[in-house]
Amino acid sequence: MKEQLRSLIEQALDGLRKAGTLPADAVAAFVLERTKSREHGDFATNAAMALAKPARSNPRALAQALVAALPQSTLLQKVEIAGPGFINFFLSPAAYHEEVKQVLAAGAQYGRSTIGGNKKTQIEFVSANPTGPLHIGHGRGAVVGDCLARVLAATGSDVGREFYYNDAGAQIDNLAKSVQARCLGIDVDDPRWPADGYRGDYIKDVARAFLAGDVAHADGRDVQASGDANDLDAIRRFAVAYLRHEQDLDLQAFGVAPFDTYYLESSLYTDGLVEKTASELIAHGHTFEQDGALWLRTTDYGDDKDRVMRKSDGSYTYFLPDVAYHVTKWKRGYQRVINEHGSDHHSTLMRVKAGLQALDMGIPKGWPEYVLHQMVTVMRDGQEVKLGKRAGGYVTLRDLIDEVGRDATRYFLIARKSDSQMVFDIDLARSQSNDNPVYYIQYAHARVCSVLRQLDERGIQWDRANGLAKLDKLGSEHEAALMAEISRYPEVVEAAALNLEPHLIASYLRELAYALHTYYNAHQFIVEDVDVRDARIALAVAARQALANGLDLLGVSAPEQM
RNA sequence: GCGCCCGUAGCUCAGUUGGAUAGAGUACCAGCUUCCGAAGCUGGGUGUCGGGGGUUCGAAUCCCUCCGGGCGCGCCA
Repeated sequence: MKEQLRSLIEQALDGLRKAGTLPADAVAAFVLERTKSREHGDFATNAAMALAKPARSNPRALAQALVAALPQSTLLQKVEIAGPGFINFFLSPAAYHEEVKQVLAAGAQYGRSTIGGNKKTQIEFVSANPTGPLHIGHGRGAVVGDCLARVLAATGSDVGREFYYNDAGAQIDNLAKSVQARCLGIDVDDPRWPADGYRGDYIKDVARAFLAGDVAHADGRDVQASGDANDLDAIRRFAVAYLRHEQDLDLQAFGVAPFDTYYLESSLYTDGLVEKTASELIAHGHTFEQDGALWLRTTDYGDDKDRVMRKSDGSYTYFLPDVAYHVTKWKRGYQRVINEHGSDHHSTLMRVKAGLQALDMGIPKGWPEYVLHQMVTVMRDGQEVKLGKRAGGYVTLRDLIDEVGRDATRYFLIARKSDSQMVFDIDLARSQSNDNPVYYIQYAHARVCSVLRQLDERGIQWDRANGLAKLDKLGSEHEAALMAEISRYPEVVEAAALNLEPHLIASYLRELAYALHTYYNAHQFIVEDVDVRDARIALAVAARQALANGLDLLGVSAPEQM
């Protein structure tokens, strides 16, 4: 709908250029947007204001010329010039009727597009190290990444979802030692307890399973526990697989797993990619030695100080494998990479990018892209629930899903812009009342389903074709508002994709649900007049379709009854 | 101290990349069901857009500065 209108404006501008009203080289980016109030029509553009300067004309005069040059179209009912030179477009009812027809024709495809150009895109997210259960912060990252993947796929990108984890470093050593200590019956307050050990109770579960000789399954591999508490290496392998499996169970319960690929940091070493990356950085002359360590001159790329890449003991700092890892992404052919991380990792962004630039491989400066999410504060009974991963005893993602449900957890975590801190109110999320937006939206969907069930019970047939042919019977404000709301859906999906902001869909759905509830309350759908009845149901079903498609992009269910 | 993010109604948050009179939800008050599900609907008021400068036809949005909050600042990951 918006695209058709934009095309009309472009045609008018072409006409003005040919007529000499506009210089041939006058190309200004203009905005075509939904209006805030109905008085200003459905859409408005600032084209005349944006082009006034190059045209050496005043905005209102140019607006008049532009309006006069608009091609005839059944889309438009009225065009007005307002304020300093806005052009307001009032769409015809027929334009909205056409949109409703398209919704029903497209079904689950409605709102999908090809603007992504089939670009090979990777989204890396969650990427939690297997040292414990996932917490709510991982949950936020999981939904944001998952919804981004869904939205980008729906807008024509070729999306791969990847989970990267460290299965070999110092943290994993601590994990293995912690499990070993538990195997030996050492408690956290025992002086023999490892210094940076993981104190959470889940470590006991791992130890118990290891001693029992269980098999842990993760990422396509089975790891058999030897049961030998003295074999730290065996404990390490088992603990990693065990905790990865636990995370997978959590992610499955959250509707996020499985990922397309799981990438292990250890493979970067065994495949020699870390060494190779180091030697190439040296060969390109961006390194220097000092104090027995090898440094990368990241200050050449905007960092505030240079960074050690190989420590004086010969081992590498974490960021070198990170660079090597991103080289694999580049070599795997991803034209676009989006990394979703917690904002506490933002300091790594510049280092990784500096490392990639220093390799002189022709990687664009803006590659990879990052989406960061801020902290989540959890509230229960008006009090903050403190998180603390290393101490154990924190609110896990699993606890949250078990308590408030998958749908509400996902919706709450995706409804806010990811770069602002948010408060997760457990009491609100689990309340089954009109306070809770996720129920409000799902109820709108269920209500339409309920109407269709009611038709069935009364033995009434809905003639879809007749309904679509009789949409002009729907002239009320409620109906116009609902049609307008439905027609925004493709624009919202596109904006979410372009800005990497899936929360836009969450707010949109609430507004769409509002339009439907309002309509439902003001009008009876199942009426005697067959034409009106068929048309109203066609509109309701179109609304249901937009609700269902939007909920699907959020990974939230669209129930037929509550 | 330096870097990144944030500051919008009592509270939780939007604000379509610089547009028109800054919006929702919630809370509070008053109403609405012989009718397809009341998990709903209809009214009622709320702002120094943290403060101050600047850029321009026009700023919550961009720049500078100050205040306040979060995160990061290791030869940890």
